[in-house]
Amino acid sequence: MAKHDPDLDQLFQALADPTRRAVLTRLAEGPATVSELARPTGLRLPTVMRHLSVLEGAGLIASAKDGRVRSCAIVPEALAPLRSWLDDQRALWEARLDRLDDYVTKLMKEREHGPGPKN
Amino acid sequence: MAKHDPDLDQLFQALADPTRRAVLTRLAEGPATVSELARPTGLRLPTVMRHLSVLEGAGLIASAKDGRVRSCAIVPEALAPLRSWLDDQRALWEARLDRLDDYVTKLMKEREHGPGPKN
DNA sequence: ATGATACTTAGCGATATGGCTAAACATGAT
DNA sequence: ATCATGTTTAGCCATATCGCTAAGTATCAT
Repeated sequence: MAKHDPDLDQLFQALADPTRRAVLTRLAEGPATVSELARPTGLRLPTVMRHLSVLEGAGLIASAKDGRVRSCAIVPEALAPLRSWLDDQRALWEARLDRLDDYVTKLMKEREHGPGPKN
Repeated sequence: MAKHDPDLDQLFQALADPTRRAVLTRLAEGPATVSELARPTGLRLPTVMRHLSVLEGAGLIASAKDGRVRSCAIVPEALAPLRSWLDDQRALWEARLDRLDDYVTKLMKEREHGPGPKN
Protein backbone atom coordinates (compact mmCIF):
# COMPACT_ATOMS: atom_id res chain seq x y z
CA MET A 1 0.00 0.00 0.00
CA ALA A 2 1.00 3.59 0.44
CA LYS A 3 2.37 3.89 -3.05
CA HIS A 4 4.94 6.49 -2.42
CA ASP A 5 4.64 9.12 -5.10
CA PRO A 6 7.65 11.34 -4.54
CA ASP A 7 6.45 13.62 -7.29
CA LEU A 8 3.24 14.53 -5.51
CA ASP A 9 4.99 14.59 -2.17
CA GLN A 10 7.42 17.17 -3.39
CA LEU A 11 4.79 19.23 -5.14
CA PHE A 12 2.48 19.44 -2.16
CA GLN A 13 5.36 19.98 0.20
CA ALA A 14 6.74 22.79 -1.94
CA LEU A 15 3.36 24.49 -2.09
CA ALA A 16 2.74 24.20 1.63
CA ASP A 17 4.87 27.25 2.30
CA PRO A 18 3.37 30.73 1.83
CA THR A 19 6.68 32.26 0.84
CA ARG A 20 7.08 29.72 -1.90
CA ARG A 21 3.55 30.26 -3.16
CA ALA A 22 4.22 33.99 -3.19
CA VAL A 23 7.35 33.42 -5.23
CA LEU A 24 5.38 31.40 -7.74
CA THR A 25 2.74 34.08 -8.00
CA ARG A 26 5.42 36.66 -8.53
CA LEU A 27 7.03 34.53 -11.20
CA ALA A 28 3.74 34.26 -13.01
CA GLU A 29 4.32 37.89 -13.99
CA GLY A 30 7.57 36.96 -15.61
CA PRO A 31 11.08 35.73 -14.86
CA ALA A 32 13.04 37.31 -12.05
CA THR A 33 16.44 37.12 -10.45
CA VAL A 34 17.10 35.70 -7.02
CA SER A 35 17.47 39.15 -5.50
CA GLU A 36 14.30 40.41 -7.09
CA LEU A 37 12.46 37.43 -5.66
CA ALA A 38 14.03 37.92 -2.26
CA ARG A 39 13.26 41.61 -1.84
CA PRO A 40 9.50 41.47 -1.25
CA THR A 41 9.77 38.52 1.10
CA GLY A 42 11.78 40.36 3.71
CA LEU A 43 13.89 37.24 4.06
CA ARG A 44 17.64 36.91 3.71
CA LEU A 45 19.14 35.68 0.49
CA PRO A 46 20.28 32.27 1.67
CA THR A 47 16.83 31.61 3.02
CA VAL A 48 15.24 32.51 -0.28
CA MET A 49 17.80 30.40 -2.10
CA ARG A 50 16.63 27.47 -0.07
CA HIS A 51 13.03 28.10 -1.02
CA LEU A 52 14.01 28.38 -4.65
CA SER A 53 15.83 25.10 -4.61
CA VAL A 54 12.82 23.43 -3.06
CA LEU A 55 10.68 24.86 -5.84
CA GLU A 56 13.17 23.77 -8.44
CA GLY A 57 13.45 20.34 -6.87
CA ALA A 58 9.70 19.98 -7.19
CA GLY A 59 9.97 20.97 -10.84
CA LEU A 60 7.89 24.09 -10.32
CA ILE A 61 10.53 26.52 -11.50
CA ALA A 62 13.62 26.43 -13.67
CA SER A 63 16.61 28.66 -13.35
CA ALA A 64 19.75 29.49 -15.23
CA LYS A 65 22.73 31.61 -14.46
CA ASP A 66 23.72 34.37 -16.79
CA GLY A 67 26.90 36.00 -15.66
CA ARG A 68 26.57 36.45 -11.93
CA VAL A 69 22.82 36.66 -12.08
CA ARG A 70 20.51 33.71 -11.81
CA SER A 71 17.13 34.13 -13.30
CA CYS A 72 14.17 31.99 -12.42
CA ALA A 73 11.05 31.20 -14.35
CA ILE A 74 7.97 29.17 -13.86
CA VAL A 75 7.61 25.71 -15.43
CA PRO A 76 4.04 25.94 -16.65
CA GLU A 77 3.28 22.26 -16.94
CA ALA A 78 4.51 21.51 -13.43
CA LEU A 79 1.10 21.78 -11.86
CA ALA A 80 -0.35 19.10 -14.08
CA PRO A 81 0.20 16.11 -11.75
CA LEU A 82 -1.39 18.06 -8.97
CA ARG A 83 -4.34 18.95 -11.11
CA SER A 84 -4.88 15.39 -12.15
CA TRP A 85 -4.62 14.14 -8.59
CA LEU A 86 -7.26 16.65 -7.64
CA ASP A 87 -9.47 15.61 -10.53
CA ASP A 88 -9.11 11.95 -9.62
CA GLN A 89 -10.02 12.64 -6.03
CA ARG A 90 -12.96 14.74 -6.98
CA ALA A 91 -14.21 11.95 -9.17
CA LEU A 92 -13.90 9.45 -6.34
CA TRP A 93 -15.38 11.76 -3.78
CA GLU A 94 -18.32 12.68 -5.91
CA ALA A 95 -19.06 9.08 -6.67
CA ARG A 96 -19.93 8.68 -3.02
CA LEU A 97 -21.19 12.13 -2.42
CA ASP A 98 -24.77 11.19 -1.74
CA ARG A 99 -23.90 8.61 0.83
CA LEU A 100 -21.24 10.81 2.43
CA ASP A 101 -23.63 13.69 2.64
CA ASP A 102 -26.06 11.64 4.62
CA TYR A 103 -23.33 10.29 6.79
CA VAL A 104 -21.81 13.64 7.64
CA THR A 105 -25.22 15.00 8.42
CA LYS A 106 -25.74 12.11 10.77
CA LEU A 107 -22.37 12.76 12.40
CA MET A 108 -23.23 16.38 12.96
CA LYS A 109 -26.51 15.47 14.56
CA GLU A 110 -24.82 13.00 16.85
CA ARG A 111 -22.27 15.60 17.76
CA GLU A 112 -25.00 18.02 18.79
CA HIS A 113 -26.36 15.57 21.36
CA GLY A 114 -23.56 13.66 22.93
CA PRO A 115 -20.67 15.78 24.08
CA GLY A 116 -17.88 14.12 22.16
CA PRO A 117 -14.71 12.94 23.80
CA LYS A 118 -13.20 15.38 26.24
CA ASN A 119 -11.17 17.18 23.60
CA MET B 1 3.81 40.59 1.46
CA ALA B 2 3.41 36.86 1.83
CA LYS B 3 -0.16 36.94 3.01
CA HIS B 4 -0.13 33.94 5.18
CA ASP B 5 -3.04 31.77 4.25
CA PRO B 6 -3.16 29.14 6.98
CA ASP B 7 -5.97 27.40 5.19
CA LEU B 8 -3.88 26.63 2.11
CA ASP B 9 -0.82 25.97 4.23
CA GLN B 10 -2.63 23.30 6.16
CA LEU B 11 -4.23 21.79 3.09
CA PHE B 12 -1.01 21.46 1.14
CA GLN B 13 0.86 20.32 4.20
CA ALA B 14 -1.73 17.66 4.95
CA LEU B 15 -1.62 16.37 1.39
CA ALA B 16 2.16 16.26 1.26
CA ASP B 17 2.21 12.92 3.04
CA PRO B 18 1.56 9.72 1.08
CA THR B 19 -0.02 7.97 4.04
CA ARG B 20 -2.49 10.79 4.44
CA ARG B 21 -3.32 10.80 0.75
CA ALA B 22 -3.83 7.05 0.93
CA VAL B 23 -6.21 7.52 3.84
CA LEU B 24 -8.20 10.05 1.85
CA THR B 25 -8.39 7.74 -1.12
CA ARG B 26 -9.56 4.96 1.15
CA LEU B 27 -12.18 7.21 2.68
CA ALA B 28 -13.48 8.08 -0.75
CA GLU B 29 -14.90 4.56 -0.77
CA GLY B 30 -16.85 5.30 2.36
CA PRO B 31 -16.44 6.05 6.05
CA ALA B 32 -14.12 3.94 8.15
CA THR B 33 -12.97 3.58 11.71
CA VAL B 34 -9.53 4.48 12.97
CA SER B 35 -8.47 0.84 13.10
CA GLU B 36 -9.76 0.14 9.64
CA LEU B 37 -7.79 3.07 8.35
CA ALA B 38 -4.69 2.01 10.21
CA ARG B 39 -4.59 -1.59 9.06
CA PRO B 40 -3.52 -1.14 5.43
CA THR B 41 -0.90 1.44 6.32
CA GLY B 42 1.21 -0.92 8.37
CA LEU B 43 1.64 1.86 10.90
CA ARG B 44 0.82 1.84 14.59
CA LEU B 45 -2.40 3.28 15.83
CA PRO B 46 -0.99 6.37 17.53
CA THR B 47 0.86 7.22 14.36
CA VAL B 48 -2.28 6.93 12.30
CA MET B 49 -4.16 8.95 14.89
CA ARG B 50 -1.75 11.75 14.35
CA HIS B 51 -2.23 11.61 10.59
CA LEU B 52 -5.97 11.68 11.10
CA SER B 53 -5.80 14.72 13.30
CA VAL B 54 -3.69 16.50 10.72
CA LEU B 55 -6.30 15.67 8.11
CA GLU B 56 -9.08 16.80 10.41
CA GLY B 57 -7.19 19.97 11.29
CA ALA B 58 -6.97 20.77 7.60
CA GLY B 59 -10.70 20.21 7.30
CA LEU B 60 -10.27 17.30 4.94
CA ILE B 61 -12.06 14.77 7.09
CA ALA B 62 -14.62 14.81 9.87
CA SER B 63 -14.93 12.25 12.60
CA ALA B 64 -17.23 11.35 15.43
CA LYS B 65 -17.11 8.83 18.15
CA ASP B 66 -19.82 6.25 18.48
CA GLY B 67 -19.32 4.13 21.53
CA ARG B 68 -15.66 3.31 21.63
CA VAL B 69 -15.33 3.51 17.89
CA ARG B 70 -14.44 6.67 16.01
CA SER B 71 -15.51 6.81 12.46
CA CYS B 72 -14.05 9.11 9.91
CA ALA B 73 -15.43 10.48 6.69
CA ILE B 74 -14.30 12.74 3.97
CA VAL B 75 -15.41 16.37 3.85
CA PRO B 76 -16.15 16.70 0.15
CA GLU B 77 -15.94 20.48 -0.16
CA ALA B 78 -12.57 20.61 1.56
CA LEU B 79 -10.61 20.51 -1.65
CA ALA B 80 -12.31 23.60 -3.01
CA PRO B 81 -9.76 26.19 -1.83
CA LEU B 82 -7.03 24.10 -3.31
CA ARG B 83 -8.85 23.79 -6.57
CA SER B 84 -9.41 27.49 -6.80
CA TRP B 85 -5.81 28.27 -5.96
CA LEU B 86 -4.80 25.95 -8.77
CA ASP B 87 -7.23 27.59 -11.15
CA ASP B 88 -5.96 31.04 -10.22
CA GLN B 89 -2.40 30.03 -10.79
CA ARG B 90 -3.18 28.41 -14.06
CA ALA B 91 -4.88 31.59 -15.19
CA LEU B 92 -1.88 33.67 -14.21
CA TRP B 93 0.59 31.28 -15.73
CA GLU B 94 -1.28 31.09 -18.95
CA ALA B 95 -1.64 34.84 -19.18
CA ARG B 96 2.09 35.02 -18.77
CA LEU B 97 2.64 32.50 -21.52
CA ASP B 98 0.46 34.52 -23.85
CA ARG B 99 2.45 37.65 -23.14
CA LEU B 100 5.67 35.74 -23.64
CA ASP B 101 4.33 34.49 -26.91
CA ASP B 102 3.55 38.02 -28.02
CA TYR B 103 6.94 39.15 -26.86
CA VAL B 104 8.78 36.53 -28.81
CA THR B 105 6.68 37.23 -31.85
CA LYS B 106 7.49 40.91 -31.53
CA LEU B 107 11.19 40.12 -31.21
CA MET B 108 11.06 38.07 -34.37
CA LYS B 109 9.40 40.84 -36.29
CA GLU B 110 11.86 43.45 -35.06
CA ARG B 111 14.72 41.20 -35.90
CA GLU B 112 13.60 41.11 -39.50
CA HIS B 113 14.18 44.86 -39.72
CA GLY B 114 16.90 46.03 -37.38
CA PRO B 115 19.12 44.55 -34.65
CA GLY B 116 17.00 43.64 -31.66
CA PRO B 117 17.47 44.86 -28.07
CA LYS B 118 20.84 44.22 -26.45
CA ASN B 119 19.96 41.06 -24.54
C1' DA C 1 44.09 44.70 -9.45
C1' DT C 2 40.61 46.39 -6.49
C1' DG C 3 36.30 46.64 -5.24
C1' DA C 4 31.41 46.10 -5.72
C1' DT C 5 27.68 42.97 -6.86
C1' DA C 6 25.12 38.65 -6.85
C1' DC C 7 24.92 34.56 -5.55
C1' DT C 8 26.44 30.37 -2.96
C1' DT C 9 28.02 27.30 0.75
C1' DA C 10 28.56 25.99 5.51
C1' DG C 11 26.77 25.63 9.64
C1' DC C 12 23.91 26.96 13.74
C1' DG C 13 19.45 27.00 16.60
C1' DA C 14 14.60 26.48 17.22
C1' DT C 15 10.73 24.08 16.01
C1' DA C 16 7.98 20.67 13.40
C1' DT C 17 7.21 16.04 11.62
C1' DG C 18 6.77 11.14 11.56
C1' DG C 19 7.70 7.03 13.54
C1' DC C 20 7.70 4.27 17.93
C1' DT C 21 6.42 2.17 22.91
C1' DA C 22 4.05 2.16 27.13
C1' DA C 23 0.43 3.30 29.66
C1' DA C 24 -4.21 5.34 30.32
C1' DC C 25 -9.18 5.72 29.27
C1' DA C 26 -13.72 4.36 27.84
C1' DT C 27 -17.09 1.14 26.42
C1' DG C 28 -19.09 -3.43 25.49
C1' DA C 29 -19.40 -8.19 26.70
C1' DT C 30 -19.34 -11.82 30.31
C1' DA D 1 -16.42 -6.78 38.68
C1' DT D 2 -13.50 -8.23 35.11
C1' DC D 3 -11.71 -8.37 30.85
C1' DA D 4 -11.22 -7.48 25.96
C1' DT D 5 -11.50 -3.93 22.48
C1' DG D 6 -10.71 0.51 20.38
C1' DT D 7 -8.97 4.63 20.98
C1' DT D 8 -6.22 8.20 23.17
C1' DT D 9 -2.35 10.47 25.74
C1' DA D 10 2.38 11.03 27.00
C1' DG D 11 6.78 10.99 25.84
C1' DC D 12 11.02 9.52 23.25
C1' DC D 13 14.09 9.57 19.05
C1' DA D 14 15.62 10.74 14.47
C1' DT D 15 15.24 13.65 10.83
C1' DA D 16 13.53 17.65 8.28
C1' DT D 17 12.35 22.52 7.88
C1' DC D 18 12.98 27.41 8.22
C1' DG D 19 15.11 31.16 9.76
C1' DC D 20 19.73 33.27 10.57
C1' DT D 21 25.03 34.82 10.15
C1' DA D 22 29.51 34.47 8.32
C1' DA D 23 32.40 33.48 4.93
C1' DG D 24 33.24 31.88 0.15
C1' DT D 25 33.06 32.21 -5.11
C1' DA D 26 32.28 34.30 -9.47
C1' DT D 27 31.57 38.21 -12.43
C1' DC D 28 31.43 43.03 -13.73
C1' DA D 29 33.18 47.78 -13.47
C1' DT D 30 36.96 50.93 -12.80
